[in-house]
Order: sequence, then C-alpha cells, then structure tokens
Amino acid sequence: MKAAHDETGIAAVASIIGDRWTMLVLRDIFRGIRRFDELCVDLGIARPLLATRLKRLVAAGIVEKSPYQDRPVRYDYRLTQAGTELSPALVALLRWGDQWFGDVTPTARLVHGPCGNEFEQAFWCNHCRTTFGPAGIRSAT
Amino acid sequence: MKAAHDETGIAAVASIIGDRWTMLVLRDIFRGIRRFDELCVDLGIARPLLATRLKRLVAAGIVEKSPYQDRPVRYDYRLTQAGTELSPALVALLRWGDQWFGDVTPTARLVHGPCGNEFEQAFWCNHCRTTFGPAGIRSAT
DNA sequence: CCAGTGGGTACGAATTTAGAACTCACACGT
DNA sequence: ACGTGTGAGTTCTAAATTCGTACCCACTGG
Repeated sequence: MKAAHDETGIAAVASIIGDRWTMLVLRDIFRGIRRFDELCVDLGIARPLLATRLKRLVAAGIVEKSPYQDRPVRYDYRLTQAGTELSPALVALLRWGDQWFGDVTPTARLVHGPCGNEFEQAFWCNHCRTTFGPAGIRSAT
Repeated sequence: MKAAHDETGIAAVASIIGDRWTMLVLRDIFRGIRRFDELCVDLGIARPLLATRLKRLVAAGIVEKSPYQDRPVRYDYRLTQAGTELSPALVALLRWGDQWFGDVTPTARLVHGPCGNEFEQAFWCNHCRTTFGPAGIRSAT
C-alpha cells in the first residue's frame, strides 16, 4: 500500500474502495445493513476480510463504529458525512452496473426521501441553465 | 474470480473496477490518454498489469482497442458507449476524492462541452421537480 | 542494417485472499 | 450452576493475485 505519494483524489479513492469487497460493503451499509454478521452473511464475505475492510473504512473516516446497546456491547457501522457524500458515486455505479451488467433484479430501489419517488441523476450547467448527460462532458486540460 | 453468480449490478461493477488500478486506467482514458505507453508512464503501473487491465476492460465492453495507424500498426484505447456512460460515476468519485482526500491539485478539470464552464452533479426528482443532494436519498426495500 | 519505439509476454518473488476453526463476553432457559 | 446460543471478532494455513524485471516482436528512420 504505497498510495501515499500521488494523492490526487481518485488515487486515494482507488486505494480505499479499490478492491472487490469494499464497494459492496459500502452499498450494504448504504442500504441499511449495519451489523457485522449481517454484512457477513449478506455479502458472503469471509469474516477476516470483512473485519479488515471495516477497519480500513473506519480509518478513512467513511464509516464509524458505534455501540447500539451495552450489556452485551454490540456495535454497528454507519456512514459518516464523508460516507454519505459518497452516495452520488454509489448511485451512479449502481445504476450503471444494473443497466449494463445486471441480470434482472436491480440492486436496490432508492427513492427521494420526502416524496418516495424514484429520481434521476444528471449534470447541471449553471451557466447554460441546462441538464445534460455523459456526452456533454469535456476534459479541460 | 467467481463473480458470476450474484450478478447484481454492483457486484459486476466491483469485479471489474474493483482493483487498485482499473479505476485509474479508466480515469486516464477518460481524460484523453489513450496509448499503452502513455498510460504506463502516467500511472506508474507495470506493463503486465496494464495489459491485463486493458484486456479485462475490453472484454467487459467498456473500452475498445482500435488502430490509429497502420504501417506500424498502433492501437489506442477509447471508451465504448458503456464506458462513456460510466462518467457520472467517475465524476462523482473524482470529486468526492478531491474533496475529502485530495491535497491541492484537483484530478482533472471537467467542463460542459458546449460552453466550457464547470458543472455540478445532482439528483433530480421528477415528481417534486426539485434537485437534492445525498441527504435526500432513502432506500425503499 | 541496426538502434529506437510502441506494444506487448514470460516468469519467479512477495503480497493478499479465502476459508475453517478458535476466542471471548454476555444472555437466556432450566 | 450449567450448557447453549449469539454477536463480534482474531489466528492460522493453503491458494490465488500482484508486482517487477527481463525479454520478445514488428516496424521505421537514418
């Protein structure tokens, strides 16, 4: 893990969620699955791997571990603000995955909290006052 | 690589971009770096790894390899439609990474093609006719 | 005709991953 | 008081991946 030199944003992102499980763990926490064993079962991940993934996410400040009861002390994992703000990315990945690689069942149904309806995701140009899709992007060196 | 059973969208996504390099490769292609050697140098990735990553991406239908000259035949790699439609996710990840983990230099400046200005990314609820951020999302089981 | 460039392969060494089994603390039923 | 169950992990080993160096091939320009 030498990822400490070229910390250009995505490099950091890649070093955090760049493995086969972390993204899935995040999706599950995002979906409301918060307990160690539940995650373990739902993902079919081996326990040691889940443990290291969670530890890494906690260290990165993306999820936090908090006790949800004492007398046996039990913890759950929930998103921090940084974690919550990952949702645009998660949503985009999720939809893209469902669109191009999903078989039948969509991964999760996400809705607009206040009204309960499905929503879209788009780019918005403040200058042109218009929304646009992937094709409208250009990279300005 | 057993990822063929629970193909629930992100599982597929995770099995494709779920390693430390693929996302970075994608970012670079997205940014306009298209040739093997350029990618190799820009990323600091070992050649064999880049080769397998590219092969995987081609197999997944995300990038395609096309000759940009013959007499020596030389190829470049460019995004397919599926690849292009990954951009919302890439943009979201990129911005999130820059915001929470970037040092100073943003990864890339992306602008709205027609006007050249920076843009935003948001969720849009068609029912409420309003845009909203991460906090407005709820998972409907 | 031979050094240089672009685009890769082949092959071990080092690191990760996967999974089964084990631990520990407490709670509950009897 | 005793055994069983549960949540949340840790330890240990074999198998798979990753990395890096070194090598190969086609072609071209001098």
